[in-house]
Amino acid sequence: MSHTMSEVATRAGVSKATVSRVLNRTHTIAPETERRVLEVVRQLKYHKNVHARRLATGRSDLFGLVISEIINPYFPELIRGFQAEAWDRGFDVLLCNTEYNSQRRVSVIQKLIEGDVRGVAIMTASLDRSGTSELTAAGIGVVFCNLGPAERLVSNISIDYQRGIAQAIEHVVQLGHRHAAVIAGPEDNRTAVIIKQALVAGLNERKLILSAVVNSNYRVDAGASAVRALVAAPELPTVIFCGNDLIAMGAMNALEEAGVRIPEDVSVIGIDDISFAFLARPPLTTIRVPRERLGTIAFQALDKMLQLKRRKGVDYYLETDLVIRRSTAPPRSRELGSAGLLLERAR
Amino acid sequence: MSHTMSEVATRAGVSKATVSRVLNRTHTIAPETERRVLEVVRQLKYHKNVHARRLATGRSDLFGLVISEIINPYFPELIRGFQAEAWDRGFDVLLCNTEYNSQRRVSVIQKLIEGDVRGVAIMTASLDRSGTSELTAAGIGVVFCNLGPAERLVSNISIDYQRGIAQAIEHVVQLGHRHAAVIAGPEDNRTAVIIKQALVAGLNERKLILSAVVNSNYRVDAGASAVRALVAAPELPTVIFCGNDLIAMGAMNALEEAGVRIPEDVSVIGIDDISFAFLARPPLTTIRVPRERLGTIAFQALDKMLQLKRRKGVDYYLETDLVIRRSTAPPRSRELGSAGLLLERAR
DNA sequence: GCGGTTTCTGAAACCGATTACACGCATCTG
DNA sequence: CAGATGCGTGTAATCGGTTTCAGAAACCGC
Repeated sequence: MSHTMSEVATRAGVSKATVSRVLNRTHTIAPETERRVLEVVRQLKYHKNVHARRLATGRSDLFGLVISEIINPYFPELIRGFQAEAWDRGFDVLLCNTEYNSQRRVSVIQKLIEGDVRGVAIMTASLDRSGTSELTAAGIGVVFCNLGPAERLVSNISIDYQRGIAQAIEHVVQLGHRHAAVIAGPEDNRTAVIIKQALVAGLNERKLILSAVVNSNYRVDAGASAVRALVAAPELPTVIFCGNDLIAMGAMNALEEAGVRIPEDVSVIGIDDISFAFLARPPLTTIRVPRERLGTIAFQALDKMLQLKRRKGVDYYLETDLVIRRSTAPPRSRELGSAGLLLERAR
Repeated sequence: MSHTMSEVATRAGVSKATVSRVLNRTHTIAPETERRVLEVVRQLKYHKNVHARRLATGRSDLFGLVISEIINPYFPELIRGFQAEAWDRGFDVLLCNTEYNSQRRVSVIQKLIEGDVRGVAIMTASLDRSGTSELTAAGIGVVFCNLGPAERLVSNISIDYQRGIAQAIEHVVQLGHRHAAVIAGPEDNRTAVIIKQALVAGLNERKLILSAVVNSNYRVDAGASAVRALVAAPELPTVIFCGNDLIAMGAMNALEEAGVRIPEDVSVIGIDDISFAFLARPPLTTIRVPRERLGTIAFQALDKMLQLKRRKGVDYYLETDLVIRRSTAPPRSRELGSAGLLLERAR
């Protein structure tokens, strides 16, 4: 179907080598020759066979992006950032879902190695680092998100939740809240653990009463069931910090079901600022993490690392900020003087 | 870094050819030989170079999936379905965003041709069919969504919106609505056009008063601004049909801002049933389109078509169904006897 | 015990590019 | 003007597999 380089060569009356050189601008070429070759290329609609090229050069123009699950609204923007950056530089990306399954993760990484990718961004945030050594052993660069310091051939991007969390806590303190609860993410998730610690520490520092700290997973229904437990307890907090926006939305649903009003009775704060956070009713106050930027930085990290002679990993940092919307407000208890009263209302 | 087949061959005391045969199970092999080869393969952690393989066999194990924009919540599930299906059969997928940009679309398709993919699913729903002929000319299978009948090497998956729309209209008629409005998708989108026509026809048939039919684009803000125009008009419809869920959510926002209550004052119906539809306040009544299934069918269509001797495209059909949630209810006018009164309330 | 299969294996061509090396020719240089 | 330099190009090896073809060995039935 498609033509080969030799065809172009004979048609243009030159050798394969010359054609290759013209196409790759890898050597000086007589203008006239170049013109002739390009003319033939255009006529034949020739384009080179990437497989042959990859085989000959020994390197592919592929990068891998490993995520947990594309349906998780955390990822699309990240993917976008990564892909856009890769394409701009002429690279392709192989997107891989682990589906939260470590077995699958292993096979995905295996596949990427076989696919001879140049670098891999592992954005699952799971504590699992398996596969890393195989990757680096094969000379493939790796970049993680929130997973320990950089090493040889592995970079790390740390999302600094501290700032956003500090802002959020300041925000609720200003509003006058005294009773808080935390619904954190799963314990096998490094990011979730970091967030939980920061939240608890910050809340204690400001002397808020922490009526509950529960672990959940990053899904809507988990937020809902966590809240149902909270509502059943004698005293309801006036503000609930959620490990991500999905949990927050589940929490808001469950609160509404229980007849608790947001933000009048209880304020809710999420993390991530997924695209639907502002569409929630009420629009969700949340700590924004720059996900698209995370994607672009991840690619840049790989690209830069692989260009270095001494391929050393680098540490990157990303900041977070509070986005105030309408799911937070002064607690009712301030007006009515009692959390007990609030609870009554809520029933 | 990684070993070659010849290394394995010499280590196992056989020829390259034999190793290849063992690995591909492409020929009968003496059990003893096979054991020896596999042993060496395991020892060396050998895995074959895909580029060499692709070059030699002349075919890749890649498929392309072209979408508009990964951030659009319509797509993640579709991608998931497609990818899962591809992986199950040992294929990889190259995901490509066109970013709603026809120039970009062209270059993406060009890239896929160069990448030597076996087949491409173009799920952008744009009316644009450019690139198709280049694809089929290169022997690459194509599958579209809602874009005319199948041809040689191009299949088509039609989503039958009729059924879902009929159910939706029946639903609002049952509820007693008489005044409707339609906020449709963009006019250069085949699907949007089909939906609008079906909606208008169905509504007319049931003799509802169509106070407005506007074209919009598939974004939240578009839904909002369309509604603002509607609210400014003297008579507010009692039910608004939206071209997709994003529009619907934007519409609900704008309605709320205008002090119109949903569903008491106005009912809203979306299309797609994106994952956030049920998290909207109130949860959105919508016409579900089976997007994950669309993805799997798209892949199966390609796979099947490419296995055929006579590579003929096939037409597939997917049904839609109404999902009733809480954004629809009987119109207030039924109780109060007048749409005018309703409007007053809304101010 | 012999021709005819069948089973297993190896040698070598081939896929379509890249690239090291060599060579011819024009241009400098002293 | 001899020798050095540099430019433009072709030849051929190479990347790491797959596959055709053919040959050796084992097996078969009569």
